Amino acid sequence: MEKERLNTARTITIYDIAAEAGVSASTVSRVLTGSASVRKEKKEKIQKIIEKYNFKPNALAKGLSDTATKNIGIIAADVRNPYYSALFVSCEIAAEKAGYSVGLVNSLGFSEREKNELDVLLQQRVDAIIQMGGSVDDLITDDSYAEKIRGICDNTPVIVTGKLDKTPAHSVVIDESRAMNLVMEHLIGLGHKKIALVGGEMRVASTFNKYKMYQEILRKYGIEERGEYVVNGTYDPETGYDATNKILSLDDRPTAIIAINDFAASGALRSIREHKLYIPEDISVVSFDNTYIADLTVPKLTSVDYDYVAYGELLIDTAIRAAEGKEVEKIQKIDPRLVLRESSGPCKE
Amino acid sequence: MEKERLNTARTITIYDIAAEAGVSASTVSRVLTGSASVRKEKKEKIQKIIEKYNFKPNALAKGLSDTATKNIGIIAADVRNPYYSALFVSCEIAAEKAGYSVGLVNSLGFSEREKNELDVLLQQRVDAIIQMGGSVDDLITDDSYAEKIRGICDNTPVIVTGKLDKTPAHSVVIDESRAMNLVMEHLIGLGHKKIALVGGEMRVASTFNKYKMYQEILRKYGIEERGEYVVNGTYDPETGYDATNKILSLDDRPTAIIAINDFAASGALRSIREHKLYIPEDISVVSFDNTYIADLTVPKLTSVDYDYVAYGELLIDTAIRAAEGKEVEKIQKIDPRLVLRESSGPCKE
DNA sequence: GTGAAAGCGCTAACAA
DNA sequence: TTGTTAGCGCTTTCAC
Repeated sequence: MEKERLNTARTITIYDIAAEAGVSASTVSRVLTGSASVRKEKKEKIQKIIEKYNFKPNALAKGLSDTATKNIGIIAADVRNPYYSALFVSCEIAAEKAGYSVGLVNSLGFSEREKNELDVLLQQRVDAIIQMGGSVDDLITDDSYAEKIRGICDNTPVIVTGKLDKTPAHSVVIDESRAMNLVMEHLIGLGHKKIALVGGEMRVASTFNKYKMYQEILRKYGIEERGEYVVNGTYDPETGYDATNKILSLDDRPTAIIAINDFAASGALRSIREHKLYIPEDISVVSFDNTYIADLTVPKLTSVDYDYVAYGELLIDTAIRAAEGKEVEKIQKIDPRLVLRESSGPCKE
Repeated sequence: MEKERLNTARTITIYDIAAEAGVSASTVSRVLTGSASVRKEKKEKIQKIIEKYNFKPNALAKGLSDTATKNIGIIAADVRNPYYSALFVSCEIAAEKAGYSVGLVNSLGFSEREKNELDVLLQQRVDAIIQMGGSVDDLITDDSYAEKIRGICDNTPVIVTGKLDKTPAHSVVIDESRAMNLVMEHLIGLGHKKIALVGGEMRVASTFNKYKMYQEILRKYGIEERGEYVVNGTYDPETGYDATNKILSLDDRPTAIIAINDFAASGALRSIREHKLYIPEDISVVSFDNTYIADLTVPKLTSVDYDYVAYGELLIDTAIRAAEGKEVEKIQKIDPRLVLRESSGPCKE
């Protein structure tokens, strides 16, 4: 069956270039890849013709014959979350610098999507897969997921921003304990003792690890943990709002609230405002992720930053080195740092 | 009588499946694509083997031999902007439904990147390109860009969320005039007459069109336009903050502020708060885009929504139809609608 | 330094 | 219905 071509312009190939230059396709390929030396005059002639037609070699054919596609697949939980979009963009920039390109798919919280997307990326023969969030966030790794990843790792390296037990996947994670440590030391240094924790689910490793450190620091300073000061939920403004409402209805209110991320913090801000309390005079708020949200709320949020640029670079660097068969550490950690803004201040009590 | 083979390292191909099923590769291809009928028993046997090995055909080889890759390239200005991420995700979902997959790259405000990314997508042989923001936002189309697009359209359809003069690109745009119309009628209906406009650049078509409608509505109601009520800038919170500061320093303050987007609105909110004014009692704020930011500020923002799901679907539908050589309208418009929240109220003056 | 030829994994035209 | 045979556009031995 004749496939109807909507265009007349034939795509030009390496053979067209070769013909016009009076050389073989192999020679053109050589100047394209720089894989072998070509006599200077021929090389220049070929380059001129390539330029003239603005010829771009077909990446599909290249990937087929070559072993590498110079493509890295990224599965993000949801790029609409500024945490992921920031990370993705810095990955994109880092990859570009290294001569790679990235592709993005979103798992959107469905593990079925996630597995399916792994297959799609595999079909596209990406050189490595980076998974940001999703199943790799689980405190307890899902068995069927681990199984799937194990099968993939034989051929394609997988880098995750979390952990994947019993798999050869490489891990580049934020040091969550350190992150919480920074926050707690900051608040306690400001004189706070009644500190609440808002949002997040304990089945998520990063949240669980933060909670562990929260407890540890409380113990360190001899502060008793109060169950009613820890209100879990999800990671959105609603959770922050509802949880904070609950906490502020307590007789003995906390003087500081730690929100699991900037979204939850924005909800906390709303609740606090509605209770006619002032930030940070009456109550301090600190959160994690330091997305642009932290900079746009009133007041601006003190938040834990991860240096997204360095994070993205490390992710891509790890992916490329693994793809090229180099030695790569199994686990690498990102060091967080606290960005002070307007939402945290001395305890007045 | 199945030979158990462990294919850990080697990727399995259509030939392996064929060999094991005792048929030719073409037959396997036929059941894979459904392009021709295959005897039921053979078909089932083949499917069983495919299942067994969890075989996934190489998309590169497929794209190379086929005319279509079932891949749509998307160039976004910056996916960190929730406007683009929302649009991208709904494109992704719509594409998936139609059996296509999407790839995302960010131009990040550099027209060089933009052109380069077009080349990369072309090399990847995407079936269509959707460009969201960037050069296609320009009121006056850049010549060299138009030239480039013209060259591309011969082979690959281009869909833009803006306009591209003198090119065969298809356009799916928000009806900006209508958007501003909704906002102005809303405010005037609430009794506002002193209405300011904050943020945005006039070289951007969407901003310019909004401004034109702003003027038109003022005229319609016999309200004189005041130059000092229109403060341009960019599209970020800083601009909204600075511009609002300027406006609130005026002797005759406006009773309503229209921000060019939710980011700028968040800056306006901060400025207003610092001036100890109340929203919406003292001053109303309305913005465009209805991103999640509108829902997380205090107060929540009245903002113009574009139905991102429908927008994404229309974009993808247009791309696919164009890719398949079907007839497609040159320009299609997205109808905006106003989402009322807490930031707008009756004029008290 | 260069070309011929084989092949990457798949689809499709043509026979049978 | 099915197999054979050409490619798709590029890279890469292997000779020369």
